[in-house]
Amino acid sequence: MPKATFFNLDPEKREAVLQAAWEEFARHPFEQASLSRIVQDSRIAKGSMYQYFEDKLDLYLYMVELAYEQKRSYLKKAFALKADMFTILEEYYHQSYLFARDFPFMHRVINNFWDSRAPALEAELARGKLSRSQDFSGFLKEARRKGVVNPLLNPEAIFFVYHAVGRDLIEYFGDEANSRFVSDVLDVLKYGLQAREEGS
Amino acid sequence: MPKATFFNLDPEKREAVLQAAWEEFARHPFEQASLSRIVQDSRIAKGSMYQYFEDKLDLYLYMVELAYEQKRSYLKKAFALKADMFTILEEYYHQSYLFARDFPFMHRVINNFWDSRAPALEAELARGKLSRSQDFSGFLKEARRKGVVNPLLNPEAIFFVYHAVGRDLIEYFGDEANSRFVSDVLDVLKYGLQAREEGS
DNA sequence: AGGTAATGTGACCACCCAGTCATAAGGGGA
DNA sequence: TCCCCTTATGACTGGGTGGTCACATTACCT
Repeated sequence: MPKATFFNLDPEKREAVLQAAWEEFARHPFEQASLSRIVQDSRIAKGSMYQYFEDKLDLYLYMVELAYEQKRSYLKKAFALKADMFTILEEYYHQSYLFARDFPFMHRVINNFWDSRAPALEAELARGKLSRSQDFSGFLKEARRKGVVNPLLNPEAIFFVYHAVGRDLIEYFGDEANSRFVSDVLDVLKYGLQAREEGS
Repeated sequence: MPKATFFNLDPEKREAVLQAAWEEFARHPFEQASLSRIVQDSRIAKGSMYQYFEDKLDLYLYMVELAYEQKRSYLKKAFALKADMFTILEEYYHQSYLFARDFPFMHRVINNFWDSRAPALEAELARGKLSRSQDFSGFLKEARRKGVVNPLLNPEAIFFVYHAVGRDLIEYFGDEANSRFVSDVLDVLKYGLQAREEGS
């Protein structure tokens, strides 16, 4: 958490710090990101930074939190939908796409965060992963109960697949992915690969 | 490529260097790996390292190459199979699992390599990705021709899904994954999620 | 204007890094 | 023993890092 001083700051200055930090943490994972560079880019004295934040980690976690706050405001539109699992998932990734399009820096910061291996972040990452897996589990259980999902499949394997695909889908937004492609990918998961007599 | 001196080395010494390098590159991505640590751990003078290798990158790429050589000797067993696509894929991931079990350090080095973002590795990574995508493309086209794979699905989306899932499957070997789990995951891809009247 | 508390500052510290180089040591062959 | 070539060595260079601190500056209240 930033110190009170940071919030008392002249908004223009605060924005400059944030902007420099977005660029740095978007370009580099936590360990390789450089406070010195952020300080240089935002034309602020090194010492000032330590008036605003405890240390590099404090700043970083704050940025991640800001980014997630913004992203959640997109994602909630998907969860608000009263529809079947596949539709909700499609909207979920669609909203992720819109977020990445509108806030590319935040998007990259979040991606870097998820595949960070810094020991300082281990605890934070584990918490996030667990929470996500539980969310999806509840979601999936509901869908199975309703008979929307093939009950013969191992739920953990389903989560694994969605996690992996969702991760890459989000990682490569802006590259090859677009809305149409997201649908196609989800179709692969929905219908499966194996050819069938009666198409659906 | 190592310099000739490296191959003239007393095998015990050479092994010590390699062992220290495996541990370092397994624990840290290229940029964060420290030559100084490797040199310390292998009880060799800093200068000696530069008698054996051009620089840090030279050593690193050599290690990745060694690891891949070993891994290929496992994977080729899958490609030698005369069976349908799903069976071959299952064997492919099974062999990946065995490799990770037998050579955990190499396995982690390869994983770190794939999600490295170091500019020095960009070219090498792009080459590898392209080659893999072409391999899979040919593979998939063949399967479609034989009617094993649902022709309504977007081939690029199929590749995307397999790439993502395969990547994570390999990344987490040793954690949650085992042979049974690999099958379950592949079943999810094969049969798809959506419930059907007649099970298969 | 005076005084006090909050902020700003950049030189500086200790540490780590990849890579270099002058010098020393070793290993045949003559 | 001498020579020469290959190999070993670790102090050193130049540069980067996160973080500190004594001091300067500003802002606000009386």
